[in-house]
Amino acid sequence: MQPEPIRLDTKLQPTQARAQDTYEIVLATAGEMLRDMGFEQLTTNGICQRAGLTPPALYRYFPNKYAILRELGDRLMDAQDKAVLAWLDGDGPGQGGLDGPTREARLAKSVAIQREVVAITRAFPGGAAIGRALRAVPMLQSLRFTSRDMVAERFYEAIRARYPGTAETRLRVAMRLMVELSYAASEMVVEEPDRDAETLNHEVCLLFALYFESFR
Amino acid sequence: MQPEPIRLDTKLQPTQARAQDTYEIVLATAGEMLRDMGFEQLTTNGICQRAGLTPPALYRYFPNKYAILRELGDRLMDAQDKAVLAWLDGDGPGQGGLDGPTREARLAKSVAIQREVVAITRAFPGGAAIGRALRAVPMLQSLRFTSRDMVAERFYEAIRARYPGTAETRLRVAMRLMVELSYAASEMVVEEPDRDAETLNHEVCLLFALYFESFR
DNA sequence: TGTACATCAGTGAACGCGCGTTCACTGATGTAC
DNA sequence: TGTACATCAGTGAACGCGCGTTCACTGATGTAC
Repeated sequence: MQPEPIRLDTKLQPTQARAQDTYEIVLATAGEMLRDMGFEQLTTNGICQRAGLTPPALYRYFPNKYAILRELGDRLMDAQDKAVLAWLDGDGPGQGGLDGPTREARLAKSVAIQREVVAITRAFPGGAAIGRALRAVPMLQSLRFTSRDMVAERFYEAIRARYPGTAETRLRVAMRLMVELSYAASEMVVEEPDRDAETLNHEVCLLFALYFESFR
Repeated sequence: MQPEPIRLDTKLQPTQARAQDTYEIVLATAGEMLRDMGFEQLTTNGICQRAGLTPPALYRYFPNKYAILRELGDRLMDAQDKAVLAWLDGDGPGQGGLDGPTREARLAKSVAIQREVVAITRAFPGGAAIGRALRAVPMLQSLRFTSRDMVAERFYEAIRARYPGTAETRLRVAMRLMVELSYAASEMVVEEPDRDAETLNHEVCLLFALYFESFR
Protein backbone atom coordinates (compact mmCIF):
# COMPACT_ATOMS: atom_id res chain seq x y z
CA MET A 1 0.00 0.00 0.00
CA GLN A 2 1.60 3.21 -1.19
CA PRO A 3 1.51 6.14 1.20
CA GLU A 4 -0.70 8.92 -0.08
CA PRO A 5 1.34 11.26 -2.27
CA ILE A 6 1.91 14.69 -0.76
CA ARG A 7 0.04 17.41 -2.55
CA LEU A 8 1.98 20.55 -3.28
CA ASP A 9 -0.65 22.73 -4.89
CA THR A 10 -2.58 25.21 -2.85
CA LYS A 11 -6.20 24.50 -2.03
CA LEU A 12 -8.79 27.24 -2.16
CA GLN A 13 -7.78 30.53 -3.63
CA PRO A 14 -8.95 33.31 -1.34
CA THR A 15 -11.66 35.49 -2.83
CA GLN A 16 -12.41 38.10 -0.22
CA ALA A 17 -9.94 40.78 0.84
CA ARG A 18 -9.60 39.44 4.37
CA ALA A 19 -8.80 36.00 3.02
CA GLN A 20 -6.20 37.42 0.67
CA ASP A 21 -4.55 39.06 3.66
CA THR A 22 -4.51 35.79 5.56
CA TYR A 23 -2.95 34.02 2.61
CA GLU A 24 -0.20 36.61 2.33
CA ILE A 25 0.40 36.74 6.07
CA VAL A 26 0.96 32.98 6.13
CA LEU A 27 3.54 33.27 3.37
CA ALA A 28 5.31 36.28 4.85
CA THR A 29 5.45 34.71 8.30
CA ALA A 30 6.74 31.43 6.89
CA GLY A 31 9.46 33.36 5.07
CA GLU A 32 10.54 35.09 8.26
CA MET A 33 10.62 31.86 10.22
CA LEU A 34 12.57 30.18 7.48
CA ARG A 35 15.11 32.97 7.68
CA ASP A 36 15.32 32.91 11.46
CA MET A 37 15.27 29.18 12.12
CA GLY A 38 15.63 27.16 8.96
CA PHE A 39 13.23 24.80 7.26
CA GLU A 40 13.28 21.97 9.73
CA GLN A 41 12.16 24.27 12.53
CA LEU A 42 9.31 25.55 10.40
CA THR A 43 6.00 24.20 11.71
CA THR A 44 2.44 24.95 10.74
CA ASN A 45 1.48 25.57 14.36
CA GLY A 46 4.45 27.89 14.68
CA ILE A 47 3.47 29.88 11.63
CA CYS A 48 -0.07 30.26 12.94
CA GLN A 49 1.05 31.36 16.37
CA ARG A 50 3.45 33.96 15.00
CA ALA A 51 0.93 35.15 12.44
CA GLY A 52 -1.89 35.42 14.97
CA LEU A 53 -4.05 32.83 13.23
CA THR A 54 -5.50 29.48 14.15
CA PRO A 55 -4.40 26.36 12.25
CA PRO A 56 -7.62 25.76 10.34
CA ALA A 57 -7.25 29.19 8.75
CA LEU A 58 -3.91 28.08 7.32
CA TYR A 59 -5.24 24.70 6.22
CA ARG A 60 -8.01 26.38 4.36
CA TYR A 61 -5.45 27.47 1.77
CA PHE A 62 -2.46 25.18 2.12
CA PRO A 63 -2.68 21.40 2.37
CA ASN A 64 0.64 21.16 4.22
CA LYS A 65 3.84 23.01 4.87
CA TYR A 66 5.49 21.85 1.66
CA ALA A 67 2.84 23.67 -0.31
CA ILE A 68 3.73 26.84 1.56
CA LEU A 69 7.39 26.45 0.73
CA ARG A 70 6.55 25.65 -2.87
CA GLU A 71 4.54 28.82 -3.20
CA LEU A 72 7.35 30.87 -1.66
CA GLY A 73 9.88 29.20 -3.93
CA ASP A 74 7.69 29.77 -6.98
CA ARG A 75 7.38 33.43 -6.22
CA LEU A 76 11.04 34.01 -5.51
CA MET A 77 12.20 32.15 -8.61
CA ASP A 78 9.60 33.87 -10.73
CA ALA A 79 10.73 37.25 -9.54
CA GLN A 80 14.37 36.44 -10.23
CA ASP A 81 13.67 34.81 -13.57
CA LYS A 82 11.50 37.69 -14.73
CA ALA A 83 14.24 40.19 -13.98
CA VAL A 84 16.90 38.10 -15.68
CA LEU A 85 14.85 37.38 -18.78
CA ALA A 86 13.83 41.01 -19.13
CA TRP A 87 17.50 41.93 -18.90
CA LEU A 88 18.41 39.28 -21.44
CA ASP A 89 15.83 40.50 -23.96
CA GLY A 90 16.65 44.14 -23.40
CA ASP A 91 14.58 47.00 -24.72
CA GLY A 92 15.19 46.65 -28.44
CA PRO A 93 17.13 44.74 -31.07
CA GLY A 94 20.80 44.63 -30.26
CA GLN A 95 20.01 46.00 -26.81
CA GLY A 96 19.89 42.74 -24.86
CA GLY A 97 21.82 42.29 -21.63
CA LEU A 98 24.62 40.48 -23.40
CA ASP A 99 25.07 43.16 -26.06
CA GLY A 100 27.40 46.06 -25.65
CA PRO A 101 30.05 47.93 -27.61
CA THR A 102 32.99 47.21 -25.30
CA ARG A 103 33.88 44.64 -22.71
CA GLU A 104 33.52 47.31 -20.04
CA ALA A 105 30.03 48.20 -21.21
CA ARG A 106 28.95 44.58 -21.21
CA LEU A 107 30.48 44.02 -17.80
CA ALA A 108 28.65 47.00 -16.36
CA LYS A 109 25.36 45.60 -17.62
CA SER A 110 26.09 42.23 -16.06
CA VAL A 111 26.94 43.78 -12.74
CA ALA A 112 23.63 45.63 -12.85
CA ILE A 113 21.54 42.48 -13.24
CA GLN A 114 23.62 40.61 -10.69
CA ARG A 115 22.99 43.42 -8.24
CA GLU A 116 19.30 43.38 -9.06
CA VAL A 117 18.96 39.65 -8.41
CA VAL A 118 20.69 40.07 -5.07
CA ALA A 119 18.38 42.97 -4.24
CA ILE A 120 15.31 40.90 -5.15
CA THR A 121 16.47 38.06 -2.93
CA ARG A 122 17.23 40.39 -0.06
CA ALA A 123 13.86 42.09 -0.31
CA PHE A 124 12.05 38.76 -0.27
CA PRO A 125 11.24 37.62 3.29
CA GLY A 126 13.53 34.69 3.95
CA GLY A 127 14.90 34.87 0.41
CA ALA A 128 18.23 33.20 1.02
CA ALA A 129 16.70 30.57 3.28
CA ILE A 130 14.08 29.67 0.70
CA GLY A 131 16.76 28.85 -1.83
CA ARG A 132 18.55 26.64 0.66
CA ALA A 133 15.35 24.91 1.70
CA LEU A 134 14.47 24.14 -1.90
CA ARG A 135 17.83 22.43 -2.27
CA ALA A 136 17.43 20.40 0.90
CA VAL A 137 13.92 19.07 0.36
CA PRO A 138 14.05 16.39 -2.35
CA MET A 139 10.39 16.87 -3.17
CA LEU A 140 11.01 20.47 -4.16
CA GLN A 141 14.32 20.23 -5.96
CA SER A 142 12.61 20.03 -9.32
CA LEU A 143 11.44 23.60 -8.83
CA ARG A 144 15.00 24.87 -8.81
CA PHE A 145 16.03 22.68 -11.71
CA THR A 146 13.08 23.72 -13.83
CA SER A 147 13.76 27.38 -13.26
CA ARG A 148 17.46 26.99 -13.91
CA ASP A 149 17.06 24.96 -17.05
CA MET A 150 14.48 27.34 -18.45
CA VAL A 151 16.70 30.36 -17.91
CA ALA A 152 19.71 28.47 -19.25
CA GLU A 153 17.80 27.55 -22.39
CA ARG A 154 16.90 31.17 -22.97
CA PHE A 155 20.52 32.17 -22.65
CA TYR A 156 21.42 29.43 -25.06
CA GLU A 157 18.96 30.73 -27.62
CA ALA A 158 20.25 34.24 -27.16
CA ILE A 159 23.86 33.36 -27.87
CA ARG A 160 23.99 30.33 -30.16
CA ALA A 161 23.88 32.45 -33.31
CA ARG A 162 26.92 34.41 -32.14
CA TYR A 163 29.23 31.47 -31.76
CA PRO A 164 28.67 29.21 -34.75
CA GLY A 165 32.09 27.67 -34.18
CA THR A 166 31.14 26.30 -30.76
CA ALA A 167 29.35 22.96 -30.42
CA GLU A 168 25.72 23.26 -29.42
CA THR A 169 25.99 20.70 -26.65
CA ARG A 170 28.92 22.55 -25.16
CA LEU A 171 27.06 25.83 -25.26
CA ARG A 172 24.03 24.26 -23.63
CA VAL A 173 26.05 22.76 -20.79
CA ALA A 174 27.96 26.00 -20.41
CA MET A 175 24.75 27.97 -19.99
CA ARG A 176 23.40 25.55 -17.40
CA LEU A 177 26.67 25.82 -15.50
CA MET A 178 26.65 29.58 -15.73
CA VAL A 179 23.09 29.90 -14.42
CA GLU A 180 23.70 27.45 -11.59
CA LEU A 181 26.86 29.24 -10.52
CA SER A 182 25.11 32.60 -10.77
CA TYR A 183 22.50 31.34 -8.34
CA ALA A 184 25.25 30.14 -6.02
CA ALA A 185 27.05 33.45 -6.28
CA SER A 186 23.89 35.40 -5.50
CA GLU A 187 23.22 33.27 -2.46
CA MET A 188 26.77 33.82 -1.34
CA VAL A 189 26.52 37.58 -1.74
CA VAL A 190 23.27 37.68 0.21
CA GLU A 191 24.95 36.03 3.16
CA GLU A 192 28.32 37.73 2.98
CA PRO A 193 29.12 40.90 4.87
CA ASP A 194 28.08 43.97 2.93
CA ARG A 195 31.59 45.24 2.50
CA ASP A 196 32.41 42.39 0.11
CA ALA A 197 29.11 42.39 -1.77
CA GLU A 198 30.10 44.83 -4.49
CA THR A 199 33.48 43.21 -5.07
CA LEU A 200 31.84 39.80 -5.31
CA ASN A 201 29.24 41.04 -7.77
CA HIS A 202 31.93 42.52 -9.92
CA GLU A 203 34.19 39.49 -9.80
CA VAL A 204 31.51 37.00 -10.65
CA CYS A 205 30.49 39.04 -13.66
CA LEU A 206 34.07 39.31 -14.81
CA LEU A 207 34.39 35.57 -14.40
CA PHE A 208 31.53 34.91 -16.78
CA ALA A 209 32.50 37.68 -19.20
CA LEU A 210 35.93 36.12 -19.71
CA TYR A 211 34.34 32.72 -20.08
CA PHE A 212 31.90 33.91 -22.74
CA GLU A 213 34.77 35.31 -24.75
CA SER A 214 36.25 31.84 -24.97
CA PHE A 215 33.38 30.74 -27.20
CA ARG A 216 34.57 32.78 -30.14
CA MET B 1 15.08 31.48 30.61
CA GLN B 2 17.26 30.47 27.67
CA PRO B 3 16.61 27.07 26.11
CA GLU B 4 19.48 24.72 26.67
CA PRO B 5 22.01 25.09 23.87
CA ILE B 6 22.19 22.13 21.54
CA ARG B 7 25.42 20.22 21.83
CA LEU B 8 27.04 19.24 18.58
CA ASP B 9 30.03 17.29 19.79
CA THR B 10 29.90 13.56 20.08
CA LYS B 11 29.69 12.00 23.53
CA LEU B 12 31.67 8.87 24.35
CA GLN B 13 34.23 7.75 21.85
CA PRO B 14 33.85 4.01 21.30
CA THR B 15 36.75 1.98 22.60
CA GLN B 16 35.92 -1.62 21.75
CA ALA B 17 35.69 -2.94 18.20
CA ARG B 18 31.98 -3.65 18.41
CA ALA B 19 31.33 -0.12 19.56
CA GLN B 20 33.40 1.28 16.74
CA ASP B 21 31.23 -0.69 14.33
CA THR B 22 28.07 0.71 15.87
CA TYR B 23 29.40 4.24 15.60
CA GLU B 24 30.21 3.77 11.93
CA ILE B 25 26.93 2.03 11.15
CA VAL B 26 25.03 4.96 12.61
CA LEU B 27 26.92 7.37 10.38
CA ALA B 28 26.65 5.26 7.25
CA THR B 29 22.93 4.68 7.77
CA ALA B 30 22.32 8.36 8.42
CA GLY B 31 24.14 9.17 5.18
CA GLU B 32 21.97 6.77 3.21
CA MET B 33 18.78 8.12 4.70
CA LEU B 34 19.90 11.65 4.03
CA ARG B 35 20.44 10.72 0.41
CA ASP B 36 17.13 8.90 0.07
CA MET B 37 14.84 11.21 2.00
CA GLY B 38 16.53 14.47 2.90
CA PHE B 39 17.42 15.95 6.23
CA GLU B 40 13.98 16.75 7.52
CA GLN B 41 12.92 13.12 7.15
CA LEU B 42 15.98 11.98 9.05
CA THR B 43 14.98 10.75 12.52
CA THR B 44 16.98 9.07 15.24
CA ASN B 45 14.41 6.30 15.56
CA GLY B 46 14.53 5.83 11.80
CA ILE B 47 18.29 5.53 11.79
CA CYS B 48 18.17 2.93 14.55
CA GLN B 49 15.49 0.89 12.85
CA ARG B 50 17.32 0.84 9.53
CA ALA B 51 20.65 0.13 11.19
CA GLY B 52 19.25 -2.69 13.36
CA LEU B 53 20.02 -0.91 16.62
CA THR B 54 17.99 0.38 19.52
CA PRO B 55 17.93 4.11 20.28
CA PRO B 56 20.03 4.02 23.46
CA ALA B 57 22.87 2.56 21.45
CA LEU B 58 22.83 5.64 19.23
CA TYR B 59 22.49 8.01 22.17
CA ARG B 60 25.50 6.49 23.77
CA TYR B 61 27.64 8.23 21.14
CA PHE B 62 25.59 11.08 19.73
CA PRO B 63 23.69 13.58 21.88
CA ASN B 64 21.23 14.33 19.05
CA LYS B 65 20.80 14.14 15.32
CA TYR B 66 22.62 17.39 14.65
CA ALA B 67 25.76 15.87 16.09
CA ILE B 68 25.43 13.03 13.60
CA LEU B 69 25.12 15.43 10.71
CA ARG B 70 28.00 17.48 12.02
CA GLU B 71 30.24 14.43 12.13
CA LEU B 72 29.22 13.45 8.60
CA GLY B 73 29.81 17.00 7.40
CA ASP B 74 33.18 17.15 9.12
CA ARG B 75 34.31 13.97 7.48
CA LEU B 76 33.12 14.88 4.01
CA MET B 77 34.64 18.34 4.11
CA ASP B 78 37.86 16.99 5.56
CA ALA B 79 38.15 14.43 2.80
CA GLN B 80 37.53 17.06 0.14
CA ASP B 81 39.80 19.63 1.73
CA LYS B 82 42.62 17.16 2.15
CA ALA B 83 42.51 16.22 -1.51
CA VAL B 84 42.38 19.82 -2.63
CA LEU B 85 45.18 20.99 -0.34
CA ALA B 86 47.40 18.07 -1.33
CA TRP B 87 46.77 18.98 -4.94
CA LEU B 88 47.51 22.62 -4.24
CA ASP B 89 50.83 21.85 -2.55
CA GLY B 90 51.85 19.29 -5.14
CA ASP B 91 54.79 16.95 -4.77
CA GLY B 92 57.64 19.39 -4.90
CA PRO B 93 58.59 23.02 -5.48
CA GLY B 94 57.00 24.37 -8.62
CA GLN B 95 54.86 21.26 -8.79
CA GLY B 96 51.71 22.57 -7.13
CA GLY B 97 48.29 22.12 -8.72
CA LEU B 98 48.32 25.63 -10.10
CA ASP B 99 51.75 25.25 -11.72
CA GLY B 100 52.22 24.00 -15.24
CA PRO B 101 54.16 24.88 -18.36
CA THR B 102 51.18 25.58 -20.61
CA ARG B 103 47.57 26.53 -20.21
CA GLU B 104 46.58 23.06 -21.41
CA ALA B 105 48.80 21.40 -18.81
CA ARG B 106 47.36 23.52 -16.02
CA LEU B 107 43.84 22.90 -17.21
CA ALA B 108 44.40 19.15 -17.23
CA LYS B 109 45.58 19.29 -13.63
CA SER B 110 42.52 21.28 -12.60
CA VAL B 111 40.20 18.83 -14.30
CA ALA B 112 41.90 16.02 -12.40
CA ILE B 113 41.26 17.55 -8.97
CA GLN B 114 37.73 18.55 -9.91
CA ARG B 115 37.07 14.97 -10.93
CA GLU B 116 38.61 13.71 -7.71
CA VAL B 117 36.42 15.92 -5.53
CA VAL B 118 33.35 14.69 -7.40
CA ALA B 119 34.50 11.10 -6.93
CA ILE B 120 35.03 11.65 -3.20
CA THR B 121 31.55 13.12 -2.83
CA ARG B 122 30.00 10.29 -4.82
CA ALA B 123 31.79 7.64 -2.79
CA PHE B 124 30.62 9.20 0.46
CA PRO B 125 27.23 7.83 1.56
CA GLY B 126 24.77 10.66 1.06
CA GLY B 127 27.58 12.98 -0.03
CA ALA B 128 25.52 15.41 -2.04
CA ALA B 129 22.72 15.43 0.50
CA ILE B 130 25.11 16.21 3.33
CA GLY B 131 26.26 19.35 1.58
CA ARG B 132 22.70 20.48 1.06
CA ALA B 133 21.74 19.70 4.65
CA LEU B 134 24.66 21.72 5.96
CA ARG B 135 23.42 24.70 4.00
CA ALA B 136 19.85 24.34 5.22
CA VAL B 137 20.50 23.97 8.94
CA PRO B 138 21.57 27.35 10.33
CA MET B 139 23.33 25.73 13.26
CA LEU B 140 25.70 23.94 10.93
CA GLN B 141 26.38 26.57 8.30
CA SER B 142 29.55 27.66 10.03
CA LEU B 143 31.05 24.27 9.18
CA ARG B 144 30.81 24.98 5.47
CA PHE B 145 32.04 28.53 5.85
CA THR B 146 35.02 27.52 7.95
CA SER B 147 36.08 24.88 5.47
CA ARG B 148 35.58 27.20 2.52
CA ASP B 149 37.44 30.11 4.05
CA MET B 150 40.33 27.91 5.11
CA VAL B 151 40.76 26.48 1.63
CA ALA B 152 40.34 29.92 0.08
CA GLU B 153 43.04 31.32 2.35
CA ARG B 154 45.43 28.56 1.28
CA PHE B 155 44.77 29.35 -2.35
CA TYR B 156 45.37 32.99 -1.60
CA GLU B 157 48.73 32.24 -0.02
CA ALA B 158 49.66 30.05 -2.97
CA ILE B 159 49.03 32.72 -5.57
CA ARG B 160 49.57 36.13 -4.02
CA ALA B 161 53.26 36.17 -4.87
CA ARG B 162 52.46 35.56 -8.53
CA TYR B 163 50.25 38.54 -9.00
CA PRO B 164 51.91 41.45 -7.22
CA GLY B 165 49.94 43.85 -9.39
CA THR B 166 46.59 42.68 -8.04
CA ALA B 167 45.18 44.10 -4.81
CA GLU B 168 45.28 41.67 -1.90
CA THR B 169 41.67 42.23 -0.96
CA ARG B 170 40.56 41.49 -4.48
CA LEU B 171 42.59 38.29 -4.56
CA ARG B 172 41.15 37.21 -1.25
CA VAL B 173 37.57 37.77 -2.32
CA ALA B 174 38.30 36.10 -5.65
CA MET B 175 39.59 32.98 -3.94
CA ARG B 176 36.55 32.78 -1.66
CA LEU B 177 34.32 33.11 -4.68
CA MET B 178 36.26 30.50 -6.59
CA VAL B 179 36.10 27.96 -3.78
CA GLU B 180 32.39 28.56 -3.16
CA LEU B 181 31.58 28.18 -6.85
CA SER B 182 33.74 25.07 -7.06
CA TYR B 183 31.67 23.53 -4.30
CA ALA B 184 28.51 24.47 -6.15
CA ALA B 185 29.85 23.03 -9.39
CA SER B 186 30.81 19.77 -7.72
CA GLU B 187 27.37 19.44 -6.18
CA MET B 188 25.86 20.11 -9.57
CA VAL B 189 28.00 17.47 -11.27
CA VAL B 190 27.11 14.90 -8.64
CA GLU B 191 23.43 15.34 -9.39
CA GLU B 192 23.60 15.77 -13.14
CA PRO B 193 23.29 12.87 -15.54
CA ASP B 194 26.59 11.17 -16.12
CA ARG B 195 26.74 12.10 -19.76
CA ASP B 196 27.29 15.76 -18.87
CA ALA B 197 29.65 15.21 -15.97
CA GLU B 198 32.88 15.31 -17.93
CA THR B 199 31.85 18.33 -19.96
CA LEU B 200 30.86 20.16 -16.80
CA ASN B 201 34.14 19.32 -15.09
CA HIS B 202 36.04 20.60 -18.05
CA GLU B 203 34.01 23.78 -18.44
CA VAL B 204 34.20 24.78 -14.81
CA CYS B 205 37.97 24.38 -14.85
CA LEU B 206 38.25 26.42 -18.01
CA LEU B 207 36.10 29.07 -16.38
CA PHE B 208 38.49 29.45 -13.47
CA ALA B 209 41.62 29.15 -15.60
CA LEU B 210 40.55 32.11 -17.71
CA TYR B 211 39.66 34.03 -14.58
CA PHE B 212 43.07 33.41 -12.98
CA GLU B 213 44.78 34.73 -16.07
CA SER B 214 43.00 38.04 -15.55
CA PHE B 215 45.07 38.66 -12.43
CA ARG B 216 48.27 39.23 -14.36
C1' DT C 1 44.95 -20.60 32.51
C1' DG C 2 41.07 -19.86 35.12
C1' DT C 3 38.22 -17.11 37.84
C1' DA C 4 36.15 -12.69 39.82
C1' DC C 5 35.14 -8.26 39.09
C1' DA C 6 34.89 -3.86 36.65
C1' DT C 7 33.73 -1.64 32.81
C1' DC C 8 31.87 -1.21 28.20
C1' DA C 9 28.06 -1.93 24.99
C1' DG C 10 23.66 -2.68 23.88
C1' DT C 11 18.36 -3.99 24.78
C1' DG C 12 13.25 -3.59 25.81
C1' DA C 13 10.00 -0.71 26.72
C1' DA C 14 8.22 3.30 27.42
C1' DC C 15 7.95 8.62 28.46
C1' DG C 16 6.08 13.23 27.32
C1' DC C 17 5.90 16.70 23.99
C1' DG C 18 4.77 18.95 19.97
C1' DC C 19 3.80 18.07 15.39
C1' DG C 20 0.41 18.06 11.45
C1' DT C 21 -4.19 17.96 11.06
C1' DT C 22 -9.41 17.92 11.72
C1' DC C 23 -14.20 18.51 13.77
C1' DA C 24 -17.96 21.19 14.90
C1' DC C 25 -18.93 25.53 15.22
C1' DT C 26 -19.41 31.07 15.04
C1' DG C 27 -18.88 35.29 12.76
C1' DA C 28 -18.23 38.18 8.43
C1' DT C 29 -19.27 39.18 3.82
C1' DG C 30 -21.81 39.07 -0.38
C1' DT C 31 -26.23 38.87 -2.98
C1' DA C 32 -31.13 38.44 -4.52
C1' DC C 33 -35.36 40.60 -4.35
C1' DT D 1 -32.74 50.37 1.31
C1' DG D 2 -33.69 46.68 4.10
C1' DT D 3 -34.04 41.95 4.97
C1' DA D 4 -33.17 36.81 4.35
C1' DC D 5 -30.23 33.55 2.95
C1' DA D 6 -26.01 31.55 1.01
C1' DT D 7 -21.41 31.41 1.05
C1' DC D 8 -16.84 32.62 2.67
C1' DA D 9 -13.53 32.99 6.47
C1' DG D 10 -11.94 32.05 10.64
C1' DT D 11 -12.11 30.05 15.81
C1' DG D 12 -11.63 26.83 19.91
C1' DA D 13 -10.36 22.76 21.15
C1' DA D 14 -8.68 18.66 20.56
C1' DC D 15 -7.04 14.18 17.99
C1' DG D 16 -3.50 10.60 17.25
C1' DC D 17 1.03 9.74 15.82
C1' DG D 18 5.76 9.69 15.81
C1' DC D 19 9.47 12.24 17.33
C1' DG D 20 13.62 12.71 20.45
C1' DT D 21 14.98 10.84 24.45
C1' DT D 22 15.57 8.09 28.91
C1' DC D 23 15.17 4.38 32.60
C1' DA D 24 16.35 0.13 34.38
C1' DC D 25 18.32 -3.59 32.97
C1' DT D 26 21.16 -7.71 30.51
C1' DG D 27 24.96 -9.32 27.98
C1' DA D 28 29.90 -8.83 26.18
C1' DT D 29 34.55 -7.66 26.76
C1' DG D 30 38.68 -6.59 29.21
C1' DT D 31 41.80 -7.15 33.23
C1' DA D 32 44.02 -8.32 37.76
C1' DC D 33 45.78 -11.94 40.31
